[in-house]
Amino acid sequence: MELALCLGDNTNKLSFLERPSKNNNNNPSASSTSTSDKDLGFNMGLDVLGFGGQRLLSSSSSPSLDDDKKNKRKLDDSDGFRVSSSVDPSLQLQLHFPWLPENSRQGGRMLSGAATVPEEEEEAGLSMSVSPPDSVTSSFRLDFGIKSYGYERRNNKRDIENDEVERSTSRASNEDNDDDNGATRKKLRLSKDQSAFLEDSFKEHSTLNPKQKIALAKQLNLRPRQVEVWFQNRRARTKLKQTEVDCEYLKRCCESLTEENRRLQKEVKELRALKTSSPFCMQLPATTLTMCPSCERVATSVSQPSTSAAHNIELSKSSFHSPLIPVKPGPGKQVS
DNA sequence: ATCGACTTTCACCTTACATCA
DNA sequence: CATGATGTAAGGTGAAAGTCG
Repeated sequence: MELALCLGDNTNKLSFLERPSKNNNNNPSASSTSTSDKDLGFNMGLDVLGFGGQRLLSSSSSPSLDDDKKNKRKLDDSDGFRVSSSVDPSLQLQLHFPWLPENSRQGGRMLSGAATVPEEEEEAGLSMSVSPPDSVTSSFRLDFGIKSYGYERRNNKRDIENDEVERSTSRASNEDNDDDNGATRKKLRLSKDQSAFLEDSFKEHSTLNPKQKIALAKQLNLRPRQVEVWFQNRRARTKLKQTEVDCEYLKRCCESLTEENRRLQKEVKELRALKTSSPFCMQLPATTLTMCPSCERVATSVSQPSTSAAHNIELSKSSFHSPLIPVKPGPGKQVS
C-alpha cells in the first residue's frame, strides 16, 4: 500500500489565507467571486424593481461576478430596459428619503426614483437642495475641487452627469470651497442616512445602470460618480468578505484533510508493522478494505471465510479502536 | 461585414484622509 | 496630544464590451 497524501502544514502553507492582504495581487477572484453573489444572496432586483424577472433572474443566477458583469452589461444596453411600461422600471426603486420632509418631495411627488421625474427635468439637472440633518461631514459641505481631479475627457456622459449634480450640490458645498481650490484632496464621509440608503439599494442590486445611478445621486444629493464609486467599493468589500469566508472554509477543509492524512499514515504504519510481525497474513488473497462504522477507520478484511474471522480479530486489535494519539497541526509527511 | 476610434463600466490596486483606540 | 491601525472615498489603470462613422 502506498500513500502519498501530503497536505503539509496548513498553518504555514495556507498562511496567505489568513487574511487577504489589501495589496494582494494574487487575488483568488475566480473561485471567490464565483460564490460571492450566490452565497450572499444578492438577488439582483428581481421583480422587486419591476423588471420582467426573467432577465434578471438569469443575471442573478449567474454565479460569478464576471458573468454578472457581462449580464449587467447586457442589462445596461440600450435594450436593457425595453419595457413597454411608461414608467422606466430601472427607476422604480422604492426608496425613501428619511431626512426629507414630506412637503419637500418635489411637490408631493414620490422621490422613489426618478421614474416620476420628467426626463427633461432630469437632464436639466434639477435636484433637491435639501441637506440631511446629520450630514455633518457629507459631500454637501465638502465639494472638493471637482474641477481639479479626474476626468480629462470632457463632453462625455460622465462629465455631463457630474456637471448636472455638481450644479445642484454646489450650493450646499460652496461654504467650504473658499479655502480649498482642489489642491488638497479632502476626505468625504457620507452621512449615516446616505450610507444606509446606498446600502439598501445595494441589497436590491449590487450594480447600477446609469439611470439608477443618476436617480440615486439625485436623491442623495451626490454626484453620480460618488454613487458609482460607492458601489464599486461596496462590491469590493463584499468580495473581500466573501473571500475571507471562503478562506476560512478552505482552512477548515485543509485541517480536516490534514487530520485524515495523519490518521491514514498511522494506519499505514500499523499495517506495515502487522505485515512484518505476521507475514503469513499478508499472503492471504483477496484482501478488501472495510470501514468501522463507528470510528470510520479503515481496516483490511479477507474474503476467505476460513481465515477471515481470526484475521479480523487480529485486525481489530491492531487497527480498529486503537487509542488515537492526539494530533496537533503540524507539517505533513510523505509516506512512500 | 469589418475596422478603428471612442465611450462606458468594471475590477483591481493604490492613495489619502478621517476616525478611533 | 501623538500615534498607529483601520475604514473608506476616491484616483489610476487596464480590460471588456458597446456604439458609431
